[in-house]
Amino acid sequence: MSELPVVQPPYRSAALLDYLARRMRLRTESALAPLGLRPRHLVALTMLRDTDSIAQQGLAEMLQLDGTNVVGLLNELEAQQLVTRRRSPEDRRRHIVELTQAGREKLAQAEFVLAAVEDYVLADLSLEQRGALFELLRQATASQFLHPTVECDAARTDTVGV
Amino acid sequence: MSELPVVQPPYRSAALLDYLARRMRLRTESALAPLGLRPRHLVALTMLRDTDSIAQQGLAEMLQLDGTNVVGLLNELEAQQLVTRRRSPEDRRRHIVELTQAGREKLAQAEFVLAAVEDYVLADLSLEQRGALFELLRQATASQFLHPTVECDAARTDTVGV
DNA sequence: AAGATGATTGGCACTACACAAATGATTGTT
DNA sequence: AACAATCATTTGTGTAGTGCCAATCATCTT
Repeated sequence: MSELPVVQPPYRSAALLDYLARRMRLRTESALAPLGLRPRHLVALTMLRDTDSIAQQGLAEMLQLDGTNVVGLLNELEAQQLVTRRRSPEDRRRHIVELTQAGREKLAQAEFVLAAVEDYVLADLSLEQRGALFELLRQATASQFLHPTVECDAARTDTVGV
Repeated sequence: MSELPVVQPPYRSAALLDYLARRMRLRTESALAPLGLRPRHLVALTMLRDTDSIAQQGLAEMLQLDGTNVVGLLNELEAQQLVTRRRSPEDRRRHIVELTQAGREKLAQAEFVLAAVEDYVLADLSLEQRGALFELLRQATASQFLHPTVECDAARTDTVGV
């Protein structure tokens, strides 16, 4: 199973991913607005659910977002009591970010609402296919949750020193 | 095989899609810059390759983009001779947009360059899985190519005739 | 002829960002 | 203890991507 015959025709997912994500985001925005959330909030909450607790910096790397913007994002989430920031016991400069119970519930609520959106945007996929897509997305992003710092060549060489 | 045990837990792809697309877009931007392209251009070119010819308005709907912005986007592409605008014979108000040969080549070139980016962003997926992902994305977006006018609520029934 | 439609241009507004600089709290080092 | 580095925060600046509105010209429909 390691023959890999190379399937290199028009085989690039980048544009399609961009396209589909945009379609999804457009619908998602309006569906989420009543909950006081925007897509970025949903992403952050999702990340936070999948990582028990994480330093604010780690979150920034995971989200590939500038540190200062993470502050603003968390301010918004904290204002709604969806996350908490507490000082790290080991290094009191750090803030450990965690999902609150309310945050968990809000996220579940948001996901419930999004079912309709996904049904619409992914209408051309069967249930099984949507499951497969979800699984692929989950797997493709899983390692970013665990060690977001894995940078490489094409990477920009900031924040390299740990 | 039609039992469908319903897997409805945290089963929403929207956030992951958003997240992965962002990761991809960040890398894509710098990889595409040397070619004088930005992600939006790539999406448009990809759409155009998959639709032999399309009215400018259809393109706007396909891209879910405001009409005036499509104009600007096409201006940029046309300035690089990647697409052509020609008057529709049936309705000379309309512009038919088509990929040029140069456009086709540029797109192929872009996709070649993007291989490295996808290898990086999708590093956690096997080749087979990337193929599966591509196929799912393609299928999920296919109908938008053919009849972008399919709106759920307000369905406008123009541009149907070829 | 009159009104609707497609493309175009220009302008205004807003969001999502990145980036830089300054501050306060804290840590680690010398 | 003094100093440098680090984390979070705030504020300010700049840019890209878009939506939306108004005006214009060409063209189609009635």
